Amino acid sequence: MQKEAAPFDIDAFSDQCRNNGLRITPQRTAIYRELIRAGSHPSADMVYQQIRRQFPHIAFETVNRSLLTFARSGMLRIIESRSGVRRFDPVLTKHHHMHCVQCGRIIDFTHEAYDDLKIPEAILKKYEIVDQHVIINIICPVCRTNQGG
Amino acid sequence: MQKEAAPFDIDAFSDQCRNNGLRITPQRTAIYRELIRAGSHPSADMVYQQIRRQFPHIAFETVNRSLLTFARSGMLRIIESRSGVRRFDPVLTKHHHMHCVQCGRIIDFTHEAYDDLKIPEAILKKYEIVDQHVIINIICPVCRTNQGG
DNA sequence: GTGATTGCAAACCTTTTGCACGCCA
DNA sequence: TGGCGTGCAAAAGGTTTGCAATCAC
Repeated sequence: MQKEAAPFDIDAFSDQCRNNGLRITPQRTAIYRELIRAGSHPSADMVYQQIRRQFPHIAFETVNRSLLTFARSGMLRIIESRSGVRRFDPVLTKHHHMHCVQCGRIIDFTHEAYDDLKIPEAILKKYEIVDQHVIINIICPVCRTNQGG
Repeated sequence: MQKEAAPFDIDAFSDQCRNNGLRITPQRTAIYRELIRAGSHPSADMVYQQIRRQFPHIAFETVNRSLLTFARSGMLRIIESRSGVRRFDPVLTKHHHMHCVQCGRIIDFTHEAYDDLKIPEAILKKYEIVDQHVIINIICPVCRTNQGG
């Protein structure tokens, strides 16, 4: 049920870099390895703090830039705030969200079939549930038009 | 399907404030009204930019502080980054997330029943779908222990 | 060799904090 | 009147950018 972090695969990493036209540097290798090792969706700073233990002269900017580069190449995903700002939602009744991956727009929707999804037993046993909802990543009509899709 | 923003209800707002021991000020009223009006999960800055048109001497800090106060009282929810930092996820295979609402930890899990939830027709017609996943908000065992739950 | 990448410094943007004044209850 | 809430100023926290030196290819 709960995922184990996949081991770091240097060959797969190298291939991904090559496929995306990215140079393979010791820094990038260390950054990606640490991201895999952490297995906890770290922030750029968390990755940086770990790496500098073995790589004391690495710069934070390198870590941050590399992570963004990986994201742009589809080698990882950004979760929790693509833009880095908090957003506020006054709707307290049960609903779900669409996120436009281009412009960041967040659109509410209701759908009863999503409201009471059965939560896996293994999770119920181990965690205290607060609530649950569905996120659908989309490209909204405005963005689709703008990019001539 | 898609939700219309509920109209601003001054009485309901006043009640909520009183129930939470919050004073009702013109600023707070304007902030909450704008949040409802926007209907698009604005950031603190977006709310501020709108309000200052009619309320030119309001301070950004007031807007931000009020929104956080409302959130603490359960009058609204924070979405997209509770902490304001980006997090990176190297797992590209289908999975879902648990978010601990106390410490911000994000835990992966897989659950086939969640992988291909049927997306509502109305959404399929109107939006280009990128992908979709389930978020379960939890209190993790560490936090539950720490608060003597 | 050449252009991408790094590290430094500084800028930038958003959010938070300290404090005195003012206003709501 | 008492104390919460506001606005100002400044700090803090996180991210981004410009540039020269360096390194991967």
